[in-house]
Amino acid sequence: MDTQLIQLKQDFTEGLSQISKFWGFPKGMGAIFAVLYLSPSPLSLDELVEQTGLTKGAISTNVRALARMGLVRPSTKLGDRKDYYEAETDFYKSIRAILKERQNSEFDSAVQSVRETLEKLEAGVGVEDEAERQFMLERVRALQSFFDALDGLVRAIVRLEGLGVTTFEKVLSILK
Amino acid sequence: MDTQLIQLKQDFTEGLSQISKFWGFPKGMGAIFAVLYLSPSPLSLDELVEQTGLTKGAISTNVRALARMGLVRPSTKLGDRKDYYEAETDFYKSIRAILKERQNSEFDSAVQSVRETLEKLEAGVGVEDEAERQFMLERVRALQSFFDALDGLVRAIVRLEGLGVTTFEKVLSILK
DNA sequence: TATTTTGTTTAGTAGTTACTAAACATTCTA
DNA sequence: TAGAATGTTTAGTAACTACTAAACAAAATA
Repeated sequence: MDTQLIQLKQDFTEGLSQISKFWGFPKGMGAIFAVLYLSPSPLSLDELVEQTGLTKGAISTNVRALARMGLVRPSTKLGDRKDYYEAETDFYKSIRAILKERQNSEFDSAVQSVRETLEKLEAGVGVEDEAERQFMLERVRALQSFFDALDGLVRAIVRLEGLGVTTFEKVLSILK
Repeated sequence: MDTQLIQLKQDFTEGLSQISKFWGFPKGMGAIFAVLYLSPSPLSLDELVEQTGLTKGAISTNVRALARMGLVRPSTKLGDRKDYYEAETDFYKSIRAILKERQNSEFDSAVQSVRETLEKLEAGVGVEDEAERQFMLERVRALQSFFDALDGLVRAIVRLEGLGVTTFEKVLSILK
């Protein structure tokens, strides 16, 4: 195959690996997605091993994670029991899937702990030092409503079926 | 001091630490912010050491990072050469600052590498295999325009002076 | 100028994480 | 049913990261 294209693919893959890492995902995930994204046809696990240089195990776990996030779709060939995968090309769709996936993660349980703090303060914990309690109450309340706003935004996005360029542009227009 | 409130502060701090970690920041950063956020007055480095249990070095580096991100403001007391810090309470302001900070980070340089791939493809690298080149060109172009859209969104947010609840609600209303 | 106060930088470390290699499980085929 | 083909799970490892402890720098005070 064209050696220049091979080189280009490698650079591209390297780039996506970095981006993946930046967003807190394994580097290998980005690499797998990159290879699939540049492939005209679905690839099998073995082909991914070959093209990414990762081992079967790594591919197996990462490709499943990608599928869970909606960045990759499993597919099959008739009369072939191999699993094949292809890249999702609708990124707006993927964003929704990723947000959905992340919604029920450690993040939410951490936010939950802030809510608990708030509830205890409201229930009157710390009445010994009323001034301090009032101050904390106010602050934690503010943080909580910020989280609520974010949560509302995420929920709204996830709920959309047609998050696409047009929605995007509408939002942009609001931000002037 | 009220032992209940102390306990509450610790829980709250623990929660923010988790959230910090989740977003790819050091746990200690979240802890420092939490302590400052619940303090009615600015705190010195030593006071932060005491209240977070971290060492001077850790506080020093993390608090500066927080300041760079706009989540914490340095302040001074007259006739006192200690550095004091207080939490920013306008989170919308902080979001802008964080996005700004991240704009010139490894993320952008990674995205840049995708742009380079695109440019090379457009310049005709890989003409030996024209079909393959066309396919890659199309895909990389699509990814690039997705990144551009995201970038536009971030820039728009950063440019806003008054990103606040109202803007937020306007956006939400669009998402129906 | 020596000493104290404050903050930064650096060398080393403990904990985490994504990976590899290999054992294992499952399904198909000879 | 034995063996091959495929994918998953697991035990161990190498690389990374955030931290500590301590050396260092700078500035104020004695």
